[in-house]
Amino acid sequence: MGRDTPPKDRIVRRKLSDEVFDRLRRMILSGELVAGDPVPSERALMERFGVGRPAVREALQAMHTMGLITVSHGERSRVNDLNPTLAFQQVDSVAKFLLSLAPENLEHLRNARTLFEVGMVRQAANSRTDGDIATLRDLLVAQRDKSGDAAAFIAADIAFHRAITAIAGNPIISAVSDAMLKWLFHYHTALLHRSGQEDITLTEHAQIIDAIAAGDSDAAAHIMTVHLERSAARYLHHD
Amino acid sequence: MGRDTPPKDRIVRRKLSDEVFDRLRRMILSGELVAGDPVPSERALMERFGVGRPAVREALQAMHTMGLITVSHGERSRVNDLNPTLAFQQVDSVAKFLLSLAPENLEHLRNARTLFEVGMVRQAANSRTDGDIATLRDLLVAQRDKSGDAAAFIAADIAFHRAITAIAGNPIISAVSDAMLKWLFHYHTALLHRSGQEDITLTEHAQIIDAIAAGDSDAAAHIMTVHLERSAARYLHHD
DNA sequence: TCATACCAGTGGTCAATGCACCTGCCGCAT
DNA sequence: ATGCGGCAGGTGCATTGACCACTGGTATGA
Repeated sequence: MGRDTPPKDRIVRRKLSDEVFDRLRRMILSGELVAGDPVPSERALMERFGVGRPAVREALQAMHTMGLITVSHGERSRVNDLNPTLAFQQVDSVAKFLLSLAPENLEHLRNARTLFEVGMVRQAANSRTDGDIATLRDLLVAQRDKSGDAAAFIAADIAFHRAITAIAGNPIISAVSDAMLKWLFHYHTALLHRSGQEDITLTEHAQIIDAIAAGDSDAAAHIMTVHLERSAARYLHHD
Repeated sequence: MGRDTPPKDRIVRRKLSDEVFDRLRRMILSGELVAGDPVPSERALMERFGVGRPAVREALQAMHTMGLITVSHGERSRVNDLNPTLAFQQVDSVAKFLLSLAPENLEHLRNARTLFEVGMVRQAANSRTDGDIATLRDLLVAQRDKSGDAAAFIAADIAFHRAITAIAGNPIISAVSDAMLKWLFHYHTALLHRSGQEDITLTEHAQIIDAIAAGDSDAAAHIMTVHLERSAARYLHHD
């Protein structure tokens, strides 16, 4: 085969919208545009950069789908406040997509979440304060009150796990954990916590709190593992 | 301040491109379009859905920035093969953006990675096979050979950590771990592994392998923690 | 037979035009 | 003076039509 040149350094014709996108990105990075600021109008940018409207539009749309700005009809687009949670929200749609397309990843996701959660509970056991423990106990009581209402019970359950994650005070970890939990529940909300399981859940939660309070990370990790593996069985009923 | 009340159930006028996007998504979900398949041309879709070309274009662009399809000038767009790694690549730009904008998140990211890695090494200690151990030892030897070449040494280092992560056989966890490592190194490649540190690194790696081989998850976790915290000091030199 | 030139198809870009939506100003009625 | 309603301007959304740039295959010529 007479391949002439394996073009390694071929010149790539940069799309105009990419260039515009870069400019906008730099405007945010440099502080010219701060969170909450209105982005110049499409027509203004078009004139400023000397490009057509489509180029500007596509750049703005790209920033939008990346979650960097919010665009709403009739008013100027605004720069979003970038935080880890928002960054992971961006993966959200593609993650759901992936799970729908390749359901075997659901089990992997569940394992990943378990790994995360167990790691978190270990850290929580090492760094918890009296205030953290009090918060967890309050949440446990709140969840107990919701025993009758499945939806509220699950919400309280999530709140409990989030509280544990929050003890580490690491927004990135919290964001990852939240995102995973969200994807998991997106597929199985209706199946969790059948009647009769609530008591077990509450008991395990109580044990987890005790272990954290005692600073016993190994015990906390063990109980958490059991807790999550038990509820894992519920997920599998779906198939 | 006249804080406006956000209307809860307001009617949202659905953008045409969103509708088109949904249709395309469904086409992939339903199997009408499989990975590698060419997407119908913009003009064809425009006719098929009875909308203008910009609507189709924006939908395709959105799928592109989400990493669902690849578009290249002059030829038909193609559906990408969706996998966890690709999904996280999508966050990539946003993540770097976030780290540039809020450098305090770098420490959080490092902590998150440590949490992950420690969890992984625990799991590796529990589920490792003889083959896994052999692979790790091979990688250690390979890394030792690269002691002189900083870049190659780091590459071997990464390969070593990836191999540990891979023992769990969970593509999602591997993807997350890879992504985190990538972001970390994006900011600090040049700083790692000054002369004199290589021996320590290699020793620690060897200890980690031993702990994994022995199935001692606690020891493995401990060494890994020490290992990562030690290299953490290197990151801080940056500021 | 092989290489070149061409061509049809496709994405990229622009311009012009009108519509839909939001905001804020202005005037009218209270 | 105050409050409300409507109007107008700015903005993003969408269409149409045209042209350019790039790719891949085909037809043509050496």
